[in-house]
Amino acid sequence: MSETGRSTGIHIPGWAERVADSLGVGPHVVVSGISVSGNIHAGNLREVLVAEAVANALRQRGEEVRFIFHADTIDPLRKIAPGIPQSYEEFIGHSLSHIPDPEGCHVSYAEHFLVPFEEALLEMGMDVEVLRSHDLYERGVYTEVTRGAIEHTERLREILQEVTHRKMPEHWSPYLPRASSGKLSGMRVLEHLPEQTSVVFADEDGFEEAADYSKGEGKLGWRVELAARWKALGVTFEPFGKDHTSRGGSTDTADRMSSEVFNYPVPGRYEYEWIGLKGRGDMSSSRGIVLLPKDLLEIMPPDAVRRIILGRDPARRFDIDLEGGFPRFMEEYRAEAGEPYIPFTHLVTVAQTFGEDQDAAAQMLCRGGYGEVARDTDKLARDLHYARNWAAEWAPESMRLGLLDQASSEEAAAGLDEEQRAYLREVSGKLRAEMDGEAVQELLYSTAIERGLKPKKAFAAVYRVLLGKSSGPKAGPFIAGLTLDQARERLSV
RNA sequence: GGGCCGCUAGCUCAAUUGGCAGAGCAAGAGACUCUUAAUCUCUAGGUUCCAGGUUCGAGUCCUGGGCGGCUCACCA
Repeated sequence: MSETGRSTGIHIPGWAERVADSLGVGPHVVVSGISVSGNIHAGNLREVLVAEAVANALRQRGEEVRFIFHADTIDPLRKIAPGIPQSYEEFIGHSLSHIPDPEGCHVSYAEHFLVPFEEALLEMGMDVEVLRSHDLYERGVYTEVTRGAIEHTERLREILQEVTHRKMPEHWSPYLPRASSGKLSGMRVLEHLPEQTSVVFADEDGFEEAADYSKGEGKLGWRVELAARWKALGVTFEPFGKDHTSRGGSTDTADRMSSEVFNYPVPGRYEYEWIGLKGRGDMSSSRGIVLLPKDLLEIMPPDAVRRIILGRDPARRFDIDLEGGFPRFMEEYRAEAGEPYIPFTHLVTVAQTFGEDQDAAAQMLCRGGYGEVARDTDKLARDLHYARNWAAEWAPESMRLGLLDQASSEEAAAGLDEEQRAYLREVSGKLRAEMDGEAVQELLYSTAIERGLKPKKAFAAVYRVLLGKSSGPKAGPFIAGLTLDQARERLSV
């Protein structure tokens, strides 16, 4: 198999191949456009990944493909998102690219939310061009389509009214000039001066101002802009969330504007469904349920992110399970790669037992029979990192481990019966530093049998004083991983 | 009302271009002198929502219907 892409072994899902097949010959421009009015979450990532998969399918077919992530940075702020200071009300109607970062760490509100997402795309090795709409306007990329739109104001208005069955205001204009106050909305366009690429308009107080649309001093209204963008960038494919594609929705109007006004063929389309987050509900910025791409990259490699976000079919809704079902997902992902791997649940135990001490973790893995896999230290470091983060953030209580401190351990010991305490004391006395996991396991088991103590009860005692729980990871290797002092202190009850 | 999606084993879901309906978990039986979301072996489990149609052959394609989920005028 020879791959055309830069990364080897790109897997093209069947749905992406079918979409690509329907697109005809290139060159192709694949676009994913997303608002930066708030956190760009894993649901938004689904759109980008749909576009990426189609772009890859086209590339594999030998097409020339430009893959664009279009950030709507010039869009006006519409409402105060949770976590944003109330004082930002004064910026409602202003471009996101012209509003200060609420946390002061980036050059604008737009960048504050865009940059982390952009970094995640980079980390995923995505071959994508990130464009900012305010920059496109300023560079004049939209000058021609803006002129065309203003010239066809009446036709555009008719389309909007026909499709949405809504009456557009008397002085409606496809172009929203920015007033000196910074506001985009509420202006009345009075005159178009095509040779100066500008419009004269009345601002909110009735004063006359002018805006040069070749310099980003305003923008097209959303529905018009969508169609205009197709033309300006030569878009041949764009995925849409289902909220855009219903009757009377933005794609309905844009389709007609594109073919009837801009004289541009409607790009190919794929309608994708939303993803939920199991255990936490649907993703929603306003309810504070936000899963960021970076959160995913903390617990799994980029290709696993692609797999979990796209699902089997992006046209289908499903809930991401990062809790109880996640280990299974990781196993399937690893198994599919065809390489030997360490079961994720085991990694989780090892990672929690040894923290940052990778050598100790590697030793434990060797004893467990995973020496071969553990030899690749870079890969192991990443895997342990993923497992540790997952355990801390998502793992069910039953899989979380933490060695009790001495005081809590004594407290736990007080709850055991005399039989169990005597057992622990005996084990403690027989523990030796040189014992490996198997030897400790044998010691734990045989001591229990000799004393006539049921293994289940014996092991429960061990877990109680070590972890404060009645069960845990395989006890022998776990204890062997501790220092002799740590183990003895807690077993001497 | 419009649109999209779904309906397959108790549950979660698979099933290339139409070609003997499968897997994981759960359940039942057995094994292991040893805790784990244990492991291993075996077993059982089905009118693929319904009714028609096309076909040698339909979970898959066509028509009609039912039920459920989501979405709908700037929230992916």
